[in-house]
Parts: sequence; C-alpha cells; structure tokens
Amino acid sequence: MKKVFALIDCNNFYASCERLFRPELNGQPVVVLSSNDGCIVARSNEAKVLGIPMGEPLFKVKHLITRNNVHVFSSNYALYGDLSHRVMDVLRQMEADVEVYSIDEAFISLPVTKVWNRIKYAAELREKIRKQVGIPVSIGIATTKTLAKIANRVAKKEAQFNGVFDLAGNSQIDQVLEKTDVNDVWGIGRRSTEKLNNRRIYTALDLKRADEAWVRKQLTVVGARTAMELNGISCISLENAPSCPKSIITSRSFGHPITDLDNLREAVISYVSIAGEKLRKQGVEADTLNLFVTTRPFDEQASYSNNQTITLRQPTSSTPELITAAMQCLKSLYRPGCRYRKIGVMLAGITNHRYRQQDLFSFSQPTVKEDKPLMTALDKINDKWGRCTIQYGITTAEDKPWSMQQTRKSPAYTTNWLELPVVKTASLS
DNA sequence: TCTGGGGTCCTAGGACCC
DNA sequence: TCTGGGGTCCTAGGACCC
Repeated sequence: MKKVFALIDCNNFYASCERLFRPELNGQPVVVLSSNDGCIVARSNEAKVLGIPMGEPLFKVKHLITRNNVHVFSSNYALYGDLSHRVMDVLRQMEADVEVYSIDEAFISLPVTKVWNRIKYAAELREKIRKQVGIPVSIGIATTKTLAKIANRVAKKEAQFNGVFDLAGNSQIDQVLEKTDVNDVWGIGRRSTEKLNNRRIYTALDLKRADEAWVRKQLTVVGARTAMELNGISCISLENAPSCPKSIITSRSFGHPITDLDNLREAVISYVSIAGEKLRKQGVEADTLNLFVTTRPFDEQASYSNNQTITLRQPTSSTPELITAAMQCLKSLYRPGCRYRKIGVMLAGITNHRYRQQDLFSFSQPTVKEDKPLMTALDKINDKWGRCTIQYGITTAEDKPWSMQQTRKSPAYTTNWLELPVVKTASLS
C-alpha cells in the first residue's frame, strides 16, 4: 500500500521540557543554554519574539535577558532524554513504523486515505502526546520526507492549522513552496544557499524547478535528491530499524582552561568512561580510538589543535582498555604551556560484539583481557546510583577545573528519586 | 572574561594494485 | 611535446543535520 510520511516535531523541545515542571512559566520567555552555559540552544515562542537568536552566545544577549526577565536554564539532558523517550513511546503505541530522527523529532508513515482522515488522525496523535507526556508537538504530512519537513514548518507557524498540516495531495503545494526560503529546506545549508542564490534560486519552488544537471553538479547527489523530493519523488526512505552507529564521540569544553597533565588525564578518563558506557549500552565494540585536543579556538595566537588515533588489537568496549589507549594518545599529544579548552574522544570501527572478528594469532587465548562481568557490574551500579558512583582513577575533588559550568540546571525530575517534583496541597484546616 | 555536543554522508586526492 | 587503463581503499575536509 502506498504511504505518506508524517513528521512529528516537538515544539521548542528543551524549553517545553523545562516548563512542564514549572507551569508558572507558561506564556513567559524561556531559553535553554548549551553545555557550559555557552549559547542559546532552545527558545520558547515568547523568547523568539524578543529577538533572541538561536545559537547566540549568552553574553551577547545578556541585556535582552535581563530587561525582559527571560528565564534561563542550563541544559538538562537527563530530563530531555527521558521525556523524548516518552513521546516516542506514545508514537510506537499508535504506529508500527517509527523512525526516531532526533531527540525531538520522529517520522512515521501513514496509509494514503482521505486528507481529512489523516488530519483527524494526526490531531488525535497530537492530543495523545499532550495528554500523556505534556509536550506540545506539530505534525507535517507529505509524500516525501523533505516535503513533510516543510509541512511541519507550516503547522508550527500558522496558528489556524492547529498544529497539523497536510501537503500530500494538496493543490496549494507550489504556493507553500514559493513562500519557503530555499535555506529553510531540509538539507540546504549556508553554503548551498549561497550557490543557489547566485543562480537566482531563492525559494523551495525555484529549487524544485531548477535544472537537474546543474543542481547535481553544484550540490552533489545530496542536493539532487533534495530537489527530487521537492518534486514529490521520494528518495529518502523511513529508517525504522535501529542501526549500529558509525562513531561515538564524547567531548566537552572545559569550565576553565587547563594546562597541567594531571587534570587533562582526569578529564580524558572521565570522557572515555562515558564513551565506553555508550558502547556497552548499545551492545557494540570499537576498534579505533581517536583523542583530540584544542586550545583556545578564538585566540589565533595561542591556538593549537591536534589529534591522535590508535587502532586497538581487537574491538572492545572495556573501559580500562580504552583508557590505556587514550593515555598513550594523550602522552604524545600533550604540550606543556598550552591552555587547553576542549578535549574529546572518538570511537570508530564499531561493530556488534556478537560478530567480532577473532585474532588469527591468538588461538584460544584472547589477546585482550576480558572484563565483561566487571563492566556489567560497573554499569549496573552507576545506573542505579548515578553515573559517577564508581569511576576509574579520578579524584573526588569537588571543583574540578575541567568540569562544566552549569549554574542554572533544573532538577532531574523524572530520573532521580531524590529530585522528584513535590506537589503541595492546601491545608485542610 | 564569556562562542555546545554529537552525529552522518559525500567528494577529492593519494597510495596502491594488476 | 609525448608518459595506459581500470580499479580499490583510505583519509581529510566540507557540508549538513538537530
């Protein structure tokens, strides 16, 4: 049966999550910051109206924030991740084919029925999520994913559609495309927009009608695919099977610049531990570790960035194995006198542990120490009591200079018993 | 003073093979 | 002057996404 795509997108997701447990903030401007409280990564509609741009460093909009009494939150990924799962669970209850595209978006496929049927269905879905999770969503429907993205923008922006807009079989489709800037099309970023504008392609409709060979040459097959999707030819299918990640990265900017090796070691160990945990959670192993370091990125004079890769003897998800490799990298990368701002570990060559390629020369003896039971125990304890309950070789000093600055973080309302929200009842007396 | 973190895919160019 | 033809694999860098 022929199907159409629906894109479910949570409105101002992080801001909505914060408001969920602070209902007094409804109707008030709210923003959420990136880690280290660096830039704005989410804004409520009220904050958007104030002209606070997405991605803007906090210090540049301080005046707007203070003057308008904007509520500012550090990012709280435990909370957002948990609420995201809840939204996706509601979708899975209703639909078999769900592609979780990001923390706040999912594609589903819907049967081709009468338009009003689809709209009614989507409206019910929307209401269900609002009721069961409390997060507002918008739903865009179309014959391709790229068009569904555009439909979703309309659903979000134009209040008269009540959060649902259907472009499939819509005779007004070209009018909608004409009103859509080409750089608002999914897959068309800053660089491509420049190229397109130079050829007087300004809207999604212009791109739909652009010369195919030219688009293919200038924007590669990726751009050509986008143009075809605008023409209603579906090129990007629904990916509903969970797949093995290609790489896993854990990196952080430091709260303060670091110069000494001891602190760098601690930071590396901490990030490698997180990366190892991510591997094990997904049941995969990595055979390549890359460590990268950067000094002040906006200070040309003292800037230095470098990376080092190690190929492991065999794929592993064991934290101590990974730490050993990372320490080797750090040793060769470290330069005394540099003010390090950020460090990260990237794991690649990822495979499912069930299909591990054995070492030809190890015969029955594994070359790498197997510490699965230890890792399992570690993960269980940290799962139950919090990520940092048991760690490798890290001091317990409270104020690590490398740890993130997060001064306005909300409680872990839904993932920690000790931080559950408290409902106050009026006294009966 | 202050600028996130985590991913994917594509291409060009180099090294290498027969 | 002129230097084959056809291929694979790997890596770095670019572009994009949320």
